[in-house]
Amino acid sequence: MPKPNGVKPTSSQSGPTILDVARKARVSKSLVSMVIRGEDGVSPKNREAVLKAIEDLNYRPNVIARSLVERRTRMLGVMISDLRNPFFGDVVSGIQMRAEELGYRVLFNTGDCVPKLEEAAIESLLELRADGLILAAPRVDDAIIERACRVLPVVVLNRDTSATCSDSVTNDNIAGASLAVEHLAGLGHTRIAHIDGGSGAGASVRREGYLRAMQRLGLGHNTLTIEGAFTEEGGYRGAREFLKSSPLPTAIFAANDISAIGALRALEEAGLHTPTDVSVVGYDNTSLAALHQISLTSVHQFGADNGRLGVECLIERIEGKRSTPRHEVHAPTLVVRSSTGPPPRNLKALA
Amino acid sequence: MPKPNGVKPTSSQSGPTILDVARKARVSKSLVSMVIRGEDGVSPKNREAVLKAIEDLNYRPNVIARSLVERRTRMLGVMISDLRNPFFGDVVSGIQMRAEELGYRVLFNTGDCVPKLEEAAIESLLELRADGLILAAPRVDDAIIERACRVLPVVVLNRDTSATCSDSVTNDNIAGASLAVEHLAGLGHTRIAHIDGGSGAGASVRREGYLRAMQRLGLGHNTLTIEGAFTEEGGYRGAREFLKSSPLPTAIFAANDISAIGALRALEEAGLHTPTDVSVVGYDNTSLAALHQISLTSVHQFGADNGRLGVECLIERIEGKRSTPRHEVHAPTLVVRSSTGPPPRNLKALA
DNA sequence: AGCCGGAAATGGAACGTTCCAATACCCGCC
DNA sequence: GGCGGGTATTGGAACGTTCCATTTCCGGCT
Repeated sequence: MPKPNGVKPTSSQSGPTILDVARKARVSKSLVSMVIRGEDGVSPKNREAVLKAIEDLNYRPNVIARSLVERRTRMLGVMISDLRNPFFGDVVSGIQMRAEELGYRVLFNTGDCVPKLEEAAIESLLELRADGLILAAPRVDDAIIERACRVLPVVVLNRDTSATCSDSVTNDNIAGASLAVEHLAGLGHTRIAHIDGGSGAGASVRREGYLRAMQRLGLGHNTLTIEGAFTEEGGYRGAREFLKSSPLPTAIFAANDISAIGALRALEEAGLHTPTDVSVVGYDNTSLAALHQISLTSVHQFGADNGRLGVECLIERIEGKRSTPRHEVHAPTLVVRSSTGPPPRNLKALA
Repeated sequence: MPKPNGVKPTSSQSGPTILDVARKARVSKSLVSMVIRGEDGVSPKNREAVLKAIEDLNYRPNVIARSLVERRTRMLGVMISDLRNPFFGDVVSGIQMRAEELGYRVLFNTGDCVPKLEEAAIESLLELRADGLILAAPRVDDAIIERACRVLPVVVLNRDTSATCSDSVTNDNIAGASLAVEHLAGLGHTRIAHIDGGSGAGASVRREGYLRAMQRLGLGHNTLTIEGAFTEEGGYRGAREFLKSSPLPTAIFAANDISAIGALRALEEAGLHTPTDVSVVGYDNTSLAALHQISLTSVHQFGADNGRLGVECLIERIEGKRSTPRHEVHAPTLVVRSSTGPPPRNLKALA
């Protein structure tokens, strides 16, 4: 097969390029580029012709090539630790909306809560040359975050990190834990246990908040912290552990909603009723907590707002409007539902 | 400021390049490229040197540049219609794992269930030049899917589409609906209503399956279809509507788990008990259905498996191993829990 | 008619890779 | 000691854009 003489084989495989458009519209590639980017200084006649050619050829700009020369991608990389937790649905929603408004595209990723996989997910986003990184409750080591910071702007959501290089948006976990404990204490509970989030993001701060609140309320001698996880299973196991203690605390503050639900299951299996026998408080106020059948009292944090704010922080950095870290802390609120009530009388007497 | 004479300013802004590595290791860029891609035919000495240089410089290959020349990205674009529905958590999980195994990276996107936004999300993935596209229960028009097919391989998950150009992986919604109806009929129900998924993906087929099963069981005269949606709210509104009918059907087959939960809420508000007064069946068998407090009988479809299979289909196409469409249909199963039971006696007598 | 200035249009270099054809190197053998 | 043949290495072109410096165009003014 003799090769065509000199004529560029007008890219057959992957769509038409800017050159095909230029040829068709009988102008230079530069002019096509100007039209695409909406620059002015193009004569109406030519603009028209280019637009028509683009339409006719079904041309789609190649962002890959564009990114290469612009040395930016206009992409925000987002690593979500847990896609099964509906809380992150809110967060993602907020991120997406705000990014869209500000002219960036968003790409998600997950490591399914496994630190090694999360690390790989982050690495993947770095290789793609995202302009900035949002980490939603990452399980990875601070060192990984620091390393990423050296390459691009990073915002950490919903996790307290000692990494000083990144921005962060969190809710005030100390205050949130206080809300939970104070609510329970206000109902008359004195023995309040905490099933924590194990090594999950934010777990240690909520634990700390719990301990401090108990102390402050003069219940320091009654603290009981049980290891759990931010999963249904974690809450279930934690509650099973809880059931072994004696005298049995009359209330549980769980690390988050999902684990609270796990705890509820364990309690029910043991024949205990909520809130008559044991009160339970969750955290996140996800759609799950609101479900009528569950109706879980929960600490509300503003997922979508966190997402939006995270995007704003990131873009400030990307566009060089700021270079010092920004740490936003939002105040959570308490939503009371029917999983909490006064402690049982007999047990109270027993105490 | 006089510009340095001829010496390349060793890229200061965005990280080191392959050239920096080559310079440092005192070899050619081609050789560095070979090492990076793990080709053999490189002397141990040089491989060593290159590896060290990469390490020292903290070099990270630029996939943007690589993609440009390779004319492929090794990326699968995934558009998820609803990140709040835990069912898709499973799907994503399956996609991610299989893609990883096969050497592709995965990028997610969502349009938050809004057709226009989903369209934009898909467009975004196309512009990024993903090698293939997975659409999970997309809400967009078939025409959009057809258009995408002309550019790259597409797999549609969990939605019946008339687009013939794409592959698809679905569960057999007809069979699933049958399972639900037969289960209820087997318990003695004769008046079984269906709260459907409105215009959502797969809704019409499940409706069809419901109607056919009712017919087949000789209950054709008792069908009642109510418009709903694949959301908690949709199920709630549907059930409110349902409550107006008389005589009241004794069972509801809801379009999916979330809407079933909404329906449960409406029923409970109306003072009806499940399953004593009304039995309810959901679809998807999400983690929600399994929650002890909800314990919803549900049609199980294999989300993670669907995801995995979708990836396989896609990659077959990408790698040119197949060019005819493949349509996989999985048989769903029924998971019986405590939201279903025999119909109430008195109502039965009334019928 | 020639000149000038601004607007419009253009060609070439660059972005950081991969790929390929061409070259350099090395070793043993006649 | 030159030659053959394989292995190792290399430079240049290409990928599809943007950006910039230059060139072309055109109308009005002297």
